Amino acid sequence: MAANSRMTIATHALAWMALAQRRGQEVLTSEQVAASINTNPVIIRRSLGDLRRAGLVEVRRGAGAGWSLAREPEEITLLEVYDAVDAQPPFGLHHSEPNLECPVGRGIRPALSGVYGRVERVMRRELADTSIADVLRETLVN
Amino acid sequence: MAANSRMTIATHALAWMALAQRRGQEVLTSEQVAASINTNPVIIRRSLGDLRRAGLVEVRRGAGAGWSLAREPEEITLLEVYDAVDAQPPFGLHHSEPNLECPVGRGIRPALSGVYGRVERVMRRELADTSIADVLRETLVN
DNA sequence: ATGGATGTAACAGAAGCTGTTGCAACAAGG
DNA sequence: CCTTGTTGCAACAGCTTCTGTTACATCCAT
Repeated sequence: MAANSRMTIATHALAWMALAQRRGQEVLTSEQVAASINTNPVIIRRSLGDLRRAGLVEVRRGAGAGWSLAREPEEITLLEVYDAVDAQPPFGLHHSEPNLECPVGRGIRPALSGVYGRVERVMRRELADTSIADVLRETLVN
Repeated sequence: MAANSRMTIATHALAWMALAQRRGQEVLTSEQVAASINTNPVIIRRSLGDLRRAGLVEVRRGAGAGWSLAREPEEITLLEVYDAVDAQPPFGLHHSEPNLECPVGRGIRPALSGVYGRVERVMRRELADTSIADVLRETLVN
């Protein structure tokens, strides 16, 4: 499955960084983050690179370098993560243009864009309601 | 892009069948449906096959065969179409199991499942609020 | 029987994602 | 200045999914 796990990877990384920060370790290397997620450090650097471009994390290069949160975990929402990782939208329109001779073929794309837009909007609202701090709290319950 | 257009294909087919029905043509062949969507009839047979298994359309085989709506367009919601085409959920969990030695690795999956479940729920509610008749009306406005 | 339609398998091509290797760029600390 | 540890990034392989196509068996109204 090509199931998009980028949202999961990024959120996991942020939650783990938030916990480390709370324990006094402000800076983590991509290798340390990768160890928790159980994947390759390059995957993490790609993911954290997205988050850096979105202003959610900061990076220090050179020896003794690593990653840290750019904001408090309470103030990073999953919507920002969603936008940062640039996940594919749940629905796509036609690959090839429909038949414009047909009244349905002519009007279906704006009609569907409207529906898909409403779906995207409620999704985003829900994501905006959850912060990394929320995820971390829920994670540590178990 | 592997953007899932299956939802779009199925909804387009149903809207077109609803318009044809209103015009007095109850039965359409996969070729006639394909002509509006501008794709291959086999794609349509696959899509309509999904909808048939979900009870949204009916098929007659043999000569002079074809497809017709199993219910009024007002009573087919996009949520039913969504379930029928079995689209992939917007987010997936980790491909490989996270590190269970880490407190975040241990608890992150149920925590994320909760969030993703809430997102899915609001998406479904929105899709349930739109019928094929709504889509057709919106389509013919233009 | 025949002809027109569906059902479905098999395959090709394109695209995306994860994972891996390799190496340049960079900066802290001696 | 040099060493060392780390990020940035390109390139590639393997896997999966999706669309599109061909081919053919199956079905059934006439």
